[in-house]
Amino acid sequence: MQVRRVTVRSRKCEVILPDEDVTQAAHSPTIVDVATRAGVSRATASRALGHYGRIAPATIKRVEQAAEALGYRPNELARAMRIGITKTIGLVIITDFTNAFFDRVTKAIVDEAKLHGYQVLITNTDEDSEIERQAVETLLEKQVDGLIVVPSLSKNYDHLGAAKLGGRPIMLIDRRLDNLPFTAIITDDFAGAQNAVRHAISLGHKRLGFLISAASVENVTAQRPAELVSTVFDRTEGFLRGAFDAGIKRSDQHWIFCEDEPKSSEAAVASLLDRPNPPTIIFTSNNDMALAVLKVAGNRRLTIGRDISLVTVDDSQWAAAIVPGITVIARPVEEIGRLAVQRLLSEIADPGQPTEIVVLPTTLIARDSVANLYLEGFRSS
Amino acid sequence: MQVRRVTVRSRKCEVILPDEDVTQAAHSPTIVDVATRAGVSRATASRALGHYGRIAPATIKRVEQAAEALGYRPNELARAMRIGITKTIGLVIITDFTNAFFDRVTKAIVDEAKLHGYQVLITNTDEDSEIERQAVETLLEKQVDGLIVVPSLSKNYDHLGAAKLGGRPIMLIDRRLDNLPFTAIITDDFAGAQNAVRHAISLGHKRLGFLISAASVENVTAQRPAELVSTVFDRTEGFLRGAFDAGIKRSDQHWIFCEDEPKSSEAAVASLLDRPNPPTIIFTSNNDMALAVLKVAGNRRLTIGRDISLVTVDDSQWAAAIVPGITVIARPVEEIGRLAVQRLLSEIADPGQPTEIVVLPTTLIARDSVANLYLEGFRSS
DNA sequence: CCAGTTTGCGAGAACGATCTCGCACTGGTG
DNA sequence: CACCAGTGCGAGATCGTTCTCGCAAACTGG
Repeated sequence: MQVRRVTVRSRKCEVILPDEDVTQAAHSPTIVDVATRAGVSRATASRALGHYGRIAPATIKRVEQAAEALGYRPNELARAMRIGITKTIGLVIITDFTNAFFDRVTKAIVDEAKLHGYQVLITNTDEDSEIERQAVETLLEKQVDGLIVVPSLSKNYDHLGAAKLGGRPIMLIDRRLDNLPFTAIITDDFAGAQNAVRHAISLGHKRLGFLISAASVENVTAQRPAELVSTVFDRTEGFLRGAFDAGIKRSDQHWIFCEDEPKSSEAAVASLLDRPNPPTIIFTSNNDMALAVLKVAGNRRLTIGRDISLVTVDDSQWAAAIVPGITVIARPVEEIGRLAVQRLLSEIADPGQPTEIVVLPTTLIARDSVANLYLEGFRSS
Repeated sequence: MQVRRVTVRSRKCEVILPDEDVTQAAHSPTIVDVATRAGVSRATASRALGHYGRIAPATIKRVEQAAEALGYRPNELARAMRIGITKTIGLVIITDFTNAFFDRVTKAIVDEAKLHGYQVLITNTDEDSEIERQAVETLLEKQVDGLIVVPSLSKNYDHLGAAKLGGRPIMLIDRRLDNLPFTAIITDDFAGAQNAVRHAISLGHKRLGFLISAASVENVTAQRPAELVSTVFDRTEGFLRGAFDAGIKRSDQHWIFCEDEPKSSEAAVASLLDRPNPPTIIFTSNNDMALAVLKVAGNRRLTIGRDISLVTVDDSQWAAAIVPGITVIARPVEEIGRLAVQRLLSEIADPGQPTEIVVLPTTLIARDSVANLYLEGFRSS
C-alpha cells in the first residue's frame, strides 16, 4: 500500500508541567510524593484521598491540594492488587460484521460497564476454540473480575471450567452451551424462526427455501450437519417446526447448509433458484446468507419481494433503508449486552447465585421483502 | 421486555480440583505455592518459570511440574507492577455503526495487538469531549502502555497533553487534530472525494448534490458550518475541488449540511430532490446520509443509479450486495488499525520518534449506483 | 591441595497502593 | 491529679511478582 507521509513537526517536547517542581519529570507522582508535599505519611494521604478512617478535615484539604498540584492520579494496578478488584471485565467475542451482533453487543457492554465504573478488555476468537482458551487464560491472568463469552463451537470446555476455578464468574451470551452450569443470555431463535415461517405462509408461500450457515460444512450440502452453533440450530428447528405445523410437504422444503463463504452461499442460492419447483421465499440463518440472496437475485434481475422473497435474522440499518425493506427476525442485541453486564456484576458482588438460561424474545419486523402471493394472484387474474 | 427464564441447574459446586491438595480451594495458587511445592525459594521459582538467570535444568523441570500440578497462572497485575509494562493498550473510540468504521477498525486493532502479545481496553466516547477526557484518564490510571484515540470534535485537548505527561504515547486515528504534535493515521479523504466527483462528471453528471453530515448543525442548513470533523471537512473540500476543477457552476452545486439524525437527513434528501433543477447525483459524507438517500428514493419510487445517482464513503458488505451496488470511496480501515498498533508499539519500545501524519490512499469502487448519463441520453434518443 | 572461578540458590528490596495496629496527644470527668 | 475515651496520625505489613546481591558449594587449574 502506498502511503503519503507528512511529518508535521519533530516533537520538541515543550511540555507544560503541572507545577514548578521539575525535579522528577519522568515518573508520574505517587502517593508518596503527595504525602511528602502535604507533610504527612503515606497512610494519611491515602486516608485523605480515599475518605475513610479517622482523619482531620484540615489534613484532607492539605492532601487534596498537594494531589491537585502534583497532578496525582492513583495507580489502579497497585490499588487493584491490594484490594483484589480490578474493575475490569473481559469480553471474549467473535468479531464478525454482517450479523451486526459483534458491534452492537460490544457497544452495549462497554457502555453498560462504564455506567457501573467498569472497563472492558476485549478479545477476538475468530470462532477458534484454541484461541478462545488462550484468550480466557490471558484475561484471567490480567485478573479481570468476570468474563462475558460468546462461546465458539467446540466440544472441549475445560478452559471454561478452569475459569470458574479462579472463582471468577462467567456469562455466556448469544449461544447456549449445553451441559455447562453457566448463566447464558440468549434469544428465542426457535420461536422467532417459527414465527417468520408462519408469517410467510399467511402471505401464501408454500414452497420454502432454507439457507443455513454451517461452519462445519465444506462448501454446500443438503444434508443437515450434526454440529450447528446453538443459534443456528434453534433457527433451523424453528423453521422446521413452522413448516411442519403448516403442513408443508418435505418436497416443498428446500434445505441447504453451507459454509460462511460468499462463493459457497451464492452457489447455494443459485442451486435453490435453479430447482424445477423453486421456493418462492428463502429464509436465511444470518445476514451473510441474506446478502448472498440479494446478490444472486440482483445478478439474475430478480426483484426481492416480487420474484423471490427473503427473511433473515438480525435487523440492521441497511435492511430498513434499502428497497424493498428486508423482513427480519430482530433480536434484542443491546439488551443481551446490558443484561449480561448487569448479571455479571451482580454475580461479582454476590457470588453463588443459581445459574439460569435467560431467553429474550425476538420480534418479527415485516417489511416488503416478503411478497403477498394472494395479492399477486389477485393482481395477475 | 418480557423474559423467559429457565433455571438449568442450581450450581452444586462440584468442581474438579487440579490436584488432591484441597487445603486452599479459595485463592488461586501464587508463585509461593509453586516454590513451596517444588521445595525452592520464590526467586528460584520465578527464574525457573521465566527462564532467566542462572538455574539448574533439573530445578526448572521440578518447578514446572509443580506449577503444572497446581494449575499456576501468573498474576499479570503483580508482574506489570514490578516491570512497569502492562502489555495493554487503550482504545478510545466513537462507536457508531453505519460507517462500518468502529467495528472494522476495532477488530483490526484487537487482532494486531494480540499478534504482538497485547490486549486492548476499549472505551466509547459517543463523540463527547468530556467523556473522552475521563476515558483517557481512566485508561492511564489502569496503566496502559499506550493509547489509540479517535479524537472527538473539541477545542480542548488538555487531557491529551496530560496523557503525554505520563510519558505514554498516543496515536490518533481517522481524524487529524491540527496543532497537536501527535502521530495520526488518516486517509486521503480529500483526494477520494475529488476523485469521486471526477468519476461522476466523466459519466455526464453536471448538477451535483452534496449531503454533508455535521454534528454542530441543528437540523438542516445550506450554510457550511465553521466546525466539521476533519474527515468530513476533507471530504467537503475534495467535493468542492472536484466540482471547481470541472467548472461546475455554484448554482449547480447543491450543498446541504445536516445533523446525523434520520429525520433530518431524510428531510435534507427530500429538499434536494424537490428543487427546480435537482441534482442528478448525491454525494454523501457518510453512510448514515447514504441510507437516507436510499430510503427517500425508495419511498418516491426513484431507482438509484437511474433516476438518482449516489456515491458515499466507506465500503460495506451491503453496499456491494444490494442492487444496484453502491459506488463508494473505500478507505483502508483495517490498514488504519494495523498501522496504528504497529506504530504505537514501536513508539512504546523506542520512544521519541518524530511525529507525523500518515495519509493512506482511498479507492473508488465504481458500482452501479452512478448512472451513465451519456448512455442514458443515447438510449432515450 | 589450595586459590580462583563458576554455578545454583535464597534473602530481601522493590513496584504503589491499602489497611491494621498502636502510639501520642487532647480533653473531659471523678 | 489520675484515669479513660476519643482523635489524628505514622510505622509497617500486605498483595504477587521480579531482580539484585551475596553466600555457599562445586568445579577448575597450577
